Amino acid sequence: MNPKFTEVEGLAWGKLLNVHSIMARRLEEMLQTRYQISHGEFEVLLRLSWASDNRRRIWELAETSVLTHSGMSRLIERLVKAGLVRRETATEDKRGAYAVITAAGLERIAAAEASNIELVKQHFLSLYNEEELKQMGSFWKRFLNYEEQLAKDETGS
Amino acid sequence: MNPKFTEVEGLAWGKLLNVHSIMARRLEEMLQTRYQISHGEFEVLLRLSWASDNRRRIWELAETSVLTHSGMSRLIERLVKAGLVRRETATEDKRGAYAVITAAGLERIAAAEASNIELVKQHFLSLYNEEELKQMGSFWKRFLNYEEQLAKDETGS
DNA sequence: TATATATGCTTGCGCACGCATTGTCAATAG
DNA sequence: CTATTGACAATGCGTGCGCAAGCATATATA
Repeated sequence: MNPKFTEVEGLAWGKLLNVHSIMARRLEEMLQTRYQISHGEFEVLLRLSWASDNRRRIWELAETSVLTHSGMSRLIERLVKAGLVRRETATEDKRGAYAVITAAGLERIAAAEASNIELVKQHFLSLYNEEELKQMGSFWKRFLNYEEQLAKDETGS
Repeated sequence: MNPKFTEVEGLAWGKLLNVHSIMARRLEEMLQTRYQISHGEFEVLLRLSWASDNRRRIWELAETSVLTHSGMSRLIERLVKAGLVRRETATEDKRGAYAVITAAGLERIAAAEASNIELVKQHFLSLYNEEELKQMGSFWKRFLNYEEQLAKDETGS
């Protein structure tokens, strides 16, 4: 009833929080000042740019993000106002709408993604060698597999 | 001008974001439902409980957090309303104010911290052995040392 | 077909935040 | 002693978010 972290545990977890916080701040500041988009908007534009037909349903974008449906609805609204995305009502289901990335959006996200990758390489990845990066990846994979298993067990019960 | 992540890099960085996001959500939900506090409030209460005299200046709390001074001012206001903290104007400098954690606050934060540690152990730390946790810690230490060096270089120039 | 329920998105409301400004006090210069 | 400057905290305003409710459409049931 009186749990404590060992020193090693405290470093492994606590400093992870610090690392994330520093990198997240840096990335957000860069995206805002250079490209006038938030990190959430960045991720949405990225997903849209990956889509074969440059479009995704709004609920789908919400599911795979931190936001709720209403939050995503407003985020798309901002991107529409900025001319980076347009809405299209779905022909096969008139309740729904697609967010479609525009040419301006594609241009913006290509530049932003390049800056993003450069920044992460310079400030994070460059500090570790190939072997270490592999190990990091395996750590995260183990966690995410465990999470997936948890989710399955829950639906199964 | 067309940077890309290698597969290994993409895993080491991208999945780190996923891990953080999953854990952060879980922690915040737990703190909110069981203890009616946000993660930011949790961290402030924790700092106050560590302080020898159970008090810290408001600007000091702001500096070592994600918030600005105004944000911290309001966060303290909420904690005061909740009876977990009280304000005391600093006797040695009447411009300033201390946030002082109350008995109720100490009680709340002790329970919340225990839950927090348990949750992190169960869902994260338990997946790795001592050796692996040490390695993780060394990764973060390397990053944070590098950051510190950067900051020094900047002030030095 | 008629009715009930579910789904996809939007909107009203309240909350927490940052920015810019203000109020209050301290420190220093003349 | 007074004026100027600076530091700490509080506050007005705008923004983005979640929650809950609403609207339109789709699906299931009889």
